[in-house]
This record gives sequence, structure tokens and C-alpha cells, in this order.
Amino acid sequence: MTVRSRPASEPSVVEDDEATLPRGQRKQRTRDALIDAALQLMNEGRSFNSLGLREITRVAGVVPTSFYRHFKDTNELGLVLVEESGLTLRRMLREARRAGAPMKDMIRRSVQVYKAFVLSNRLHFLFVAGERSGGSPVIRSAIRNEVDQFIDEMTSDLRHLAIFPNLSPESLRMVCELVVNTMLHAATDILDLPPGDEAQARAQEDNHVHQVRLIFLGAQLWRDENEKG
Amino acid sequence: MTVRSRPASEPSVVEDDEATLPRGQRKQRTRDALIDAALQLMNEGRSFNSLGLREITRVAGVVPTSFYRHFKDTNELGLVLVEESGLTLRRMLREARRAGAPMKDMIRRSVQVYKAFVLSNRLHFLFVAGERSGGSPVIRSAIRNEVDQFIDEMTSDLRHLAIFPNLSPESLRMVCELVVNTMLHAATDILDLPPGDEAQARAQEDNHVHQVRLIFLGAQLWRDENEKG
DNA sequence: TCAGTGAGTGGACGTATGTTCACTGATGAG
DNA sequence: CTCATCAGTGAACATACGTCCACTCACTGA
Repeated sequence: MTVRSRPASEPSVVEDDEATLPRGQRKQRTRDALIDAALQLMNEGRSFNSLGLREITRVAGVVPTSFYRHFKDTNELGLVLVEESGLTLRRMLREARRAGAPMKDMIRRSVQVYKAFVLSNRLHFLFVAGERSGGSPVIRSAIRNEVDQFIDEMTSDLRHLAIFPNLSPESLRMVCELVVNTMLHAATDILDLPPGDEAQARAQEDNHVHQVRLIFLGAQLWRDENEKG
Repeated sequence: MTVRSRPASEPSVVEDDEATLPRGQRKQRTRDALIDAALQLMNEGRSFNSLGLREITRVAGVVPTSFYRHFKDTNELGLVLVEESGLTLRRMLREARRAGAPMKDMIRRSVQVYKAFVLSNRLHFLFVAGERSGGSPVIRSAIRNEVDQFIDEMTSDLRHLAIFPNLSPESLRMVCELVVNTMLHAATDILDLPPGDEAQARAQEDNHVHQVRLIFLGAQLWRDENEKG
């Protein structure tokens, strides 16, 4: 289940005019091409588990049988995609940690940064948002694990920031889950919105900002004693 | 795009030992069988747009060509499914309206009623939650319309209940959208949880209750003036 | 009563799929 | 230099698919 470290951009087709490369590196090359091909097909509106093995290899510019040199079936490729997407999520959190919480207009800034991140990792978010509920059960549960882990990390980060000192760890996690679900759904909105429509983009951003603000407002007022009964 | 009024239960296969029926009624019968077949297949973990026409007719107990007497392709069947699911959502709202808002433990009671409703309309919620993001673009956008309409109705209901007199219509809608997104995702949780595990079911219910409570807490404290800038 | 309608049938078609197999030929280790 | 390795090839397979067609025959309406 190794994962490539190279950017998930879209050259996709394996280029044979390439300067001769070491064996392992060359193998990784077509493996990446297969993964990119799957992502590219999903970017054209297809859902993952409707993709065919031959279809993927065709887009990757490789013969169908080559597929088996890298994955035992399409599902296995899907699990690699889950792993990659998980890394992308983790990376987002890490960057946010490095940048620190903006003090002024914290939520709006965060929403803007999030939108930019989603757009520059469009394929991974498309995959996660799309297959999180609906796809094959094995992939769905793999994504659920990844997202759960993400929520845990975010909970830990928020605790160290001490933004909600009133919340117990369990309640803080509940808040994070709410935020993550909301923002993962927001990713669908963001990716569906055609670029250029500035007015609608602003309305969308406001909407997301308001939703997160409302959640944070509730979180600040939350008292765990209310729930003990 | 007519929709059957009969329950979406699962006899599914068209029974030819049936007492002879009037023509139109008999047609509706196999049409229902086709729709039920699609739902049944999705209930076995398949996503809608991976279903094949032949597969559906096979489960429905009918020859493939019969399909064309009812739908021009599987996508058209999908749109009927969206319409049906929309009716189910509307029905839920109507029942809630008739029952009125419970005064004590309002949120917990509502979450319990919601869970019961989801379980007794499992197939429709499975379809909506699964295809809302990820399936074919045309079905996804049809579902989005249906959900938007649902949010509008819920907004109107909440306004008449005057639970949040502080909220402008726009903010109230924003709150409803948040609740609907949260609870539609909750439907996935509910449907995925195997029955019998009482402890986990309780934990899940608590989690959903807390999330809605937190949203409502935020909504009560919301002041629109904060957002005008 | 009788003709026409139309839901459902069964066979055939071209094309697509996933998987198998023996193969080629450059790479990289000795 | 030599030779085994193995990523990628290309042909072949059984099977599945969507769609077309001519057909049946029970119901309907006049």
C-alpha cells in the first residue's frame, strides 16, 4: 500500500519518450499513471466503482494486463487512493498548524484557506466527498477510518489551541466531527461551483462562514453538565 | 415521471400467479418491480450508477427488453427514484408537522423519531445519502434540488413554530441547511450500524443529539448584526 | 363479438468487460 | 559480458452488457 509522494497532477499517460530510467522508478511511473487515470475519470463525473479496469489502463496509456503488475483489482487501487487522500487531509492540518490560528477574522480566513486547499487538491477531495457515502462498502469504511483519524488529530490540535476550554475531550471531538462533516460537504459545493461566477462564490463562502461561526458559537456556550443526565 | 403510491417494500419480483388484473395496473406492477429491484441491489452495497439494465430486470424477474416499456434508460429510473425519495422526505416533514414539536426533550425525541423514520424508509435514505455526492451528475443535481426544497419547507415550518425569533429568514435557512446536512449524514451512520448493538446505538444517538443541540444552542445566540459587515 | 393495442417474450447483434497465457526485451546483478 | 528478472505486450477466452427486432397473446374499447 505504498503511496507516491509526487504531486497528484495530471500528466497521467505514461510517456515512453522519457529518458531511460531505473527499473523501480519506471514501475512507479506507470503505477502513478494508473492512479491518475482513475482520478481523471472521476473528475469527468464518473463514480469510482463504476470505473473499469480496461478503462483505467486505456486512459493511463497502458495495456490492460499491465494493471495486474500493480494492483490485484480496481478495489485495491481504490484503497491506495483512500490512503493518498488521507495524506492530503493530514497535510492540510499540518499546514494549518504551521500557519497558526489567525487572530482576526479567524473563521473567515480559515474558510478561505480551506477553499484554496480544496481547489488545489480537487481530485482527492472529489474522491473522498464522492465515495464517503455510497461507493463500495470496503472503500467507504476505509474512508471512514481516515476521516475519523483526521477528526482525532483536529481535536488534539484544537485542544492545544485552547479555544474551547469549557469543552471536555469528548465534546470537543463532537464539535470537530460536526465541523468536518460540514466542511467535507462544503467541498462538494466548492468543487461543483463553476469558476468565474464571483457573486455566487462569495455567497457560498458567506454561507460556509456562517455555518462554522454558528457551530463555534454553540461550542463556546456548551456546558457538559447539561448532557450528563 | 409518475410515482407509485404503494409502499416501497420488497416483494420486487413480479408474480405471474397473480389474479388477472386490469392492464394499467399490471403495467404499474412490473414498473414497481423494476424500481424495487434497483433499490434492493443498492441495499446490497452497490451504487446506483454501477447497476446494469439487465441486472435490474433480472432481479425484477422480467426480460431485459421489458425495461424499455417503462424507462428509456437506467438514468430515467434513477430520476424516478429521486422523485420518490423526495416524497418520502416531504412525508417526514408532514408527519412531524402533524405531531407538533414535543415540549420536553424536544431534540432527543426528534432524533429518535428521525432514526425510526430512516429505518422504516431505509432504501430511500440509502439512495439519497449515497447518491447525494458522488453518483452521476444529473442524479446528483436532481437530489440537490429535492434537498433544497426540503430545506425550504423545513425553514418555513420552523419559522411558524417561532423557535428562533431572533433569526432572519436567511439565517434560519442557513441553520436548517446545517441541520439537514448533519442529519442526512447521520442517516448513513444509522443505516450502517448493524442492529442489535444496543450500546453503540445509544452512543450514536447521543452523538446526534449533541450535535443538533449544539447547532440549536448556536442558533439561539445568533445575532444577524454580527454578519452585516 | 372482434379487431387493435401494447406489455412482455426470446433470440440475435456488436461491443465491452475481466482474466489467462506465452511472449519480449531492457535492466541490473554477478 | 552474461544471464535471470520482471514490467509491459498482444492475442485469446468466456461472459456480460445495451439495444434491436419480430413475435405472442391477453386485455380493451367499440
